Amino acid sequence: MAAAKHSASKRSVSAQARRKQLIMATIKCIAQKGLSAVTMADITTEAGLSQGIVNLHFQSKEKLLIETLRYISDEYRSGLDNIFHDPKKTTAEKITAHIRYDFSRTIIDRNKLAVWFAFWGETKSRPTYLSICADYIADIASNLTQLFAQLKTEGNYANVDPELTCVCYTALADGLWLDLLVTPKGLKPKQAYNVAMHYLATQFPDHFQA
Amino acid sequence: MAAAKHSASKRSVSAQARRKQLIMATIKCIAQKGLSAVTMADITTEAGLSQGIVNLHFQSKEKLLIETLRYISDEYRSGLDNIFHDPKKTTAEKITAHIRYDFSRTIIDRNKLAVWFAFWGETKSRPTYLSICADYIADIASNLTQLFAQLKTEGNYANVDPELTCVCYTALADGLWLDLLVTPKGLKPKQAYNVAMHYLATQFPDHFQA
Amino acid sequence: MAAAKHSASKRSVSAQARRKQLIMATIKCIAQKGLSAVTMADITTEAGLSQGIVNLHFQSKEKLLIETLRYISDEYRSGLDNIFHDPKKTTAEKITAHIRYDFSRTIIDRNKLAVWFAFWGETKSRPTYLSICADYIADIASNLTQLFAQLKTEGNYANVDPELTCVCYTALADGLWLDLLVTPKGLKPKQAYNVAMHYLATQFPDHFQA
Amino acid sequence: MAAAKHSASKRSVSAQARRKQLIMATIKCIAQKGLSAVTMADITTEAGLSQGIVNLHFQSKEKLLIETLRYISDEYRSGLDNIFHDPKKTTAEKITAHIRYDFSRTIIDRNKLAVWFAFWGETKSRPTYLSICADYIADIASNLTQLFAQLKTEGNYANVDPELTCVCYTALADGLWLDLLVTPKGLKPKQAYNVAMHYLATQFPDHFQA
DNA sequence: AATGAATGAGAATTCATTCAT
DNA sequence: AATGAATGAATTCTCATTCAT
Repeated sequence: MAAAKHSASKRSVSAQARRKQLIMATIKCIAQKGLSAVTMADITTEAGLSQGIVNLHFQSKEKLLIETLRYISDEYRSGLDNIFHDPKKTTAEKITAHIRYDFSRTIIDRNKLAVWFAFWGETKSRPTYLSICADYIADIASNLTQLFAQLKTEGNYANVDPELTCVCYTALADGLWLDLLVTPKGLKPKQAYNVAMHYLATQFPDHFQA
Repeated sequence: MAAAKHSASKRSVSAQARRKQLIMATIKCIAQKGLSAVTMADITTEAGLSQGIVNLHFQSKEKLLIETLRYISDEYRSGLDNIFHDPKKTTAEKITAHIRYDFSRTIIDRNKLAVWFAFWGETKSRPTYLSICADYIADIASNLTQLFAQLKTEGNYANVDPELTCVCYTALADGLWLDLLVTPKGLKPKQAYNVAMHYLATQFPDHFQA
Repeated sequence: MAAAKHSASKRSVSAQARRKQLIMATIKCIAQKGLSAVTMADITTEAGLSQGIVNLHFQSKEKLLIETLRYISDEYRSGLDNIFHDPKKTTAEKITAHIRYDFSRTIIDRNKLAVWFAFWGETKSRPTYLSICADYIADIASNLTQLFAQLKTEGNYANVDPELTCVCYTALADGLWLDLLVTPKGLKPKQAYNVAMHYLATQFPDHFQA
Repeated sequence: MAAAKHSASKRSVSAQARRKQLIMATIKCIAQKGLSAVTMADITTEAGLSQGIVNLHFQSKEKLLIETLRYISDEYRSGLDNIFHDPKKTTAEKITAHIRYDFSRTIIDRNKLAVWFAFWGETKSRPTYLSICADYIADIASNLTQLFAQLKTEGNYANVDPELTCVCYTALADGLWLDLLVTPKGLKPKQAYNVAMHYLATQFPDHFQA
């Protein structure tokens, strides 16, 4: 039994699982120490593995950081894709699900938010970070704008500008996430959700309640 | 003679001016290289001064960073204080001035935005950074809420919740700043201002135009 | 069936063949990357085998390097032994064959020359390397001196000092090899051979032509 | 006194002197440990300085090594230049001086020879090393060939081929240096000089004695 | 006998800080 | 007050070696 347990812990893990394990440790460490202070030693210790393991699986620290950002981006995006392509949902339901998702436990996990904003803070000096997210950001904006446009016609909202609403909602969500990260005692997830809903209610009063 | 020569040299600059010179260099360098990559050498080179100068004036790198954050915070805050305490402005005018200020050249200078978000990204791991801003953030929120409350009564906006509006506006501004920082080609300052105004117009339609 | 499959696999190769395969890869890699930069990974990759194989067959990197030097030394020596002990050759023919051999394709293979000089360069700090060659160097010198002494009496060359000629020829050959290694475009094998012959012609003009 | 000594040892040394100090330590360390085993720590310890000093003065280990090779090359070359351009010497005297120089204490210092051959051994894989020496090697060969050509006409040596003699002498000198490096007990400097002279005597018997 | 993921000691390099000038 | 060469702790990365499979 002991042997089996041992072999399970060190050898029989797939390369992909080991990479994920390291990415998880990286997320935790960035949240704890900050992007400018995390060391490889922090990460490997957190993962319970040896010093050299990161270079074995990711070649360099920089590549590990990039893969970590990509992991979080992909995770966020895939959640939204499922919602957008769900044939059972009406337009309004999709929007509601989108917002619910934006303020769900998975997304507003403070460790992940810390990673998000750590990377945003470095974006100006490291365009690579932006390029990782650029595509999905554009995609999500396009999907959301489309949903707003559909709801505009479905609900007869002549004054709504779907693009403006999308930009405004997106910025609002970003700002609320920042609030959730930096003032966890000030703003609760539920409140953040309510704030987002409050804005949507100003645009589509027949479909959403503040 | 020696004194004259002396005063003409670099030594003639006051300690305060030297500190500001270094803070300015720090802002530029954080924007260019990112908080996690700036070195003291970058900063002193940018300032055209010698290696050891930062330790002379700020004791340590960490203290220089803190003073830099404080400098930007104070600068932002003092601009808003002037607006809030301007006896010549009506409530609506103060709000307009506030928003105009939030998206003015001084504030949305990309170097300064980069510094802002660099620090936000480290906030979770370095509460000191947050503590520098906490007071002024609370103050500004309090002022803004008060303005919204006044306008609510002045304008007969029964449904407006001043606190909610303040939280929403603040988050929206944060999110728009992030957009201005990371996608400078996507969102222009003027548009960001319009988005903010669009939100205020939903709350106070008689006073603001989308 | 399993046995057949087995024998067809990599395991069917004898340990000795595996060792030679690794030594060949080592020669190639030292030539390509330099003794100070070759890694075990380079060598095993070049050999198309797995990481751990060297330690299995040679215990350590150092031992592989020593065996590689020994391989090249033995190869060189055995060629000369054949010539020296060839009963069909006259003294002069043996000397000619020796020189021809010294500048033949087998010996002046640039990969092998690179290995030779890589080891010579480390000799002062690693006397082991020297000790591997010391015996055969002494043997060859002894044989060559003997040949020169025989030719001196056979040809009536009163002024020739066989030992001096041997030292001079040996140094000359070393120097020409170095030239062939470092300036392959400057000195061609045929020219190097001519230079060596030119020297021998000064000592034994009746037997060798410049 | 102690203070003066201290300041002299650490601060008042010029950058150039510090670089030379490090190069000298590098020569000693390469000789002692071999090019493939020297570490920066060996070098800085040998120089009695701190870890970071090499990167301060040479940026990287590789550059230090290159500068070390260049130092030895320049040193050798400048000695020969002086001889070649000495107006007081006849052609034969210049050649004699050249050879005397080639086997003088300065040149056949075993530490420096070890460095020479350490680099030659890496030449195939690092063309940079060769490029550092290429120019001066060509220059020296050109000078020496010219001297041999002059002596040929001065002394009426119809059969001498100056270029061939130059190639042969140069290779011989290289080979003798290698001997001096690897078998210090076998070949003495004086003997090596004699061997070189022996060869020249075969070409210019009226001017040189074996 | 062979593999290759994992290890961890050791190397080069970086950089905040110090201090003689 | 200012300089900048020097320091040395800390960090990333390398790579020979091990060992479960």
